[in-house]
Formats: sequence, structure tokens, C-alpha cells
Amino acid sequence: MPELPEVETICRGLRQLLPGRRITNVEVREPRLRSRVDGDFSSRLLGRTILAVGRRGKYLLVFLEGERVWLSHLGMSGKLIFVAASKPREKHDHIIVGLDGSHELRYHDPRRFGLAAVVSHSELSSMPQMRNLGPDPFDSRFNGARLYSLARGCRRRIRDLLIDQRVVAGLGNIYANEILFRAGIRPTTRAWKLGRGSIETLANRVPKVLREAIRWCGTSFSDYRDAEDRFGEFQNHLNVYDRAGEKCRVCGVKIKRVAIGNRSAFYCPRCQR
DNA sequence: CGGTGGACCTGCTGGC
DNA sequence: TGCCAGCAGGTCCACC
Repeated sequence: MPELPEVETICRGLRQLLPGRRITNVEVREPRLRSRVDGDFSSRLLGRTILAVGRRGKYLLVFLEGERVWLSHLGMSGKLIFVAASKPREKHDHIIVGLDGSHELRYHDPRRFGLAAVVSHSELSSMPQMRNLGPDPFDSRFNGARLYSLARGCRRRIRDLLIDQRVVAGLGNIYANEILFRAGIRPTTRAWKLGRGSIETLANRVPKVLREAIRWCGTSFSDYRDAEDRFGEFQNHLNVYDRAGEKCRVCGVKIKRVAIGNRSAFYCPRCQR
């Protein structure tokens, strides 16, 4: 589900809602996420005031007093939703964080591929999940030169290079496919075959497509909702992802679906060469 | 080392 | 109507 635009949308929403609130209750109803939620999770949150909310790649960071950070990854089907405490709980509401008695932040995740942990600032920066992340796509350190140096001699397909979080942090299958459409490159192309010009175009499209998706508050393909449980709108603007058999919005040719590894890739056979 | 394929989960859809 | 296969936005690990 959540790639960078979805996590950024949630981050912006929570930033308006959380800072200044105190965590008055924590309930871990299902600790079996991708890795087990630590036994100290609740005690490390309890009683702390939230200072700020941030994002690194697809990770959401909730900064607390006492140099602590609540680190959250939503996996494939995770939602992090701010609601009135009186709202009935639902199946798969795995973690409930009570705020000042009146509201709750609920972590909901049917497939349980997510991550929830509370760590110190120093632990955060030494975690492999953070250390191995490439630059943010909006950071000037992500550019054509970097992408070209990684693509040169790389035998993988360009779609797989783009969703490698070490290359650039935050791209997943939807946006990798959309970005490749905008660059006119087929997702199945071997990275080493792309020349400097194509790579420059590609690197340039990365922040463009992501900014546009953020403007539409992300893609609600099925599970994704923002911090207040509202749908995103970018699914109405997708050019290729999940559009196999439908007409290309630019040239009218039918969009194709192919498997790369275990995952689908989508492209327009005319617009992408 | 680089690259690939499967495992981890639940839920939904489409074919029979 | 039921059953089963296949698929889904991500990450990590074993294996070649």
C-alpha cells in the first residue's frame, strides 16, 4: 500500500493533529506484526508528549520527549488513523494509542507486514532499516548522476532498481511504474542499457510524479486512507498501474501487464520503448 | 558480491 | 452457493 506519497500524506495530517498531545494509554492487542512488537513498546510511549512528526522513505517517525522516536512502517495494508476514542474498534486494529483521553491513534493492518517500535534517537540512526536507505527523492543527492552510476553495469531490470530502497527511498511498485511511463521507458529494460539521457529524464520524473501524487493525497488502490481515514485521489490519475487492457490516456493503445519476478509491471507498448 | 525466488499474512476476485 | 487459485501497495533471507 503505502509508498512515499501515502506516508507523506499521513505525516502531514498527523503533524496537524499530534504535536503537544500526551500519550495516556497504549494497548497492543496483536503484537505479531512482521516482527513481534517489543514488550517495552507500551512503557516507552506511555506518559510522553509528542513533539513532531516526520518521514524517512516509507517510514513514519513520531518524535517524543526524552529523545525517543516511535518508528512505524505500514507494510502493504497498514493504516494509522486518528479518531475519537468513542469510535468502535475494528478487526485488525492491532495497536491503540490513547491521546489526552479524547482521541486515539489506531494502527490497523490486516496483513501484519508492518513495523512498530520505539527507539532512542541514537538507536534509530544505527538501525539497518535507516542506514540502508538511499536519499529522499526530493533531496538533491538523488539525481541523474547518482542513478546513472548505479545503473551502469547493473543487470537488473530498471523497475527493480527503482524500488530498491538503497537507490532512492520511498518508491514502490505503483510509482515506479508511473514514473517509467512518464520517462517513456519500459519497466523490463535492463538498467545498463539505458543511456545518460534516458537516465537523466528518469531521475527528473521521480520527484515530479511523487509531488503530483502528494497533491492528490496518494493512491487509494484498496486499503490506503489518510490520517483521518479519508481516501486519496491519485488512483484516478494513474496512467499504467492496474490498467492492463485499458487504453493509454496518451495514445489509446492497450496497456500491457507483465510479471517481473513475482510482481506485476505495467506499460504502454507505444509510449514506452 | 549481485541477482532471483520464496516466505511472511489476510482478503478479495474470478473461474469452475 | 462453495471452493480454489491467483493476486495485492513491502521487506527480508536463503540460495545460486
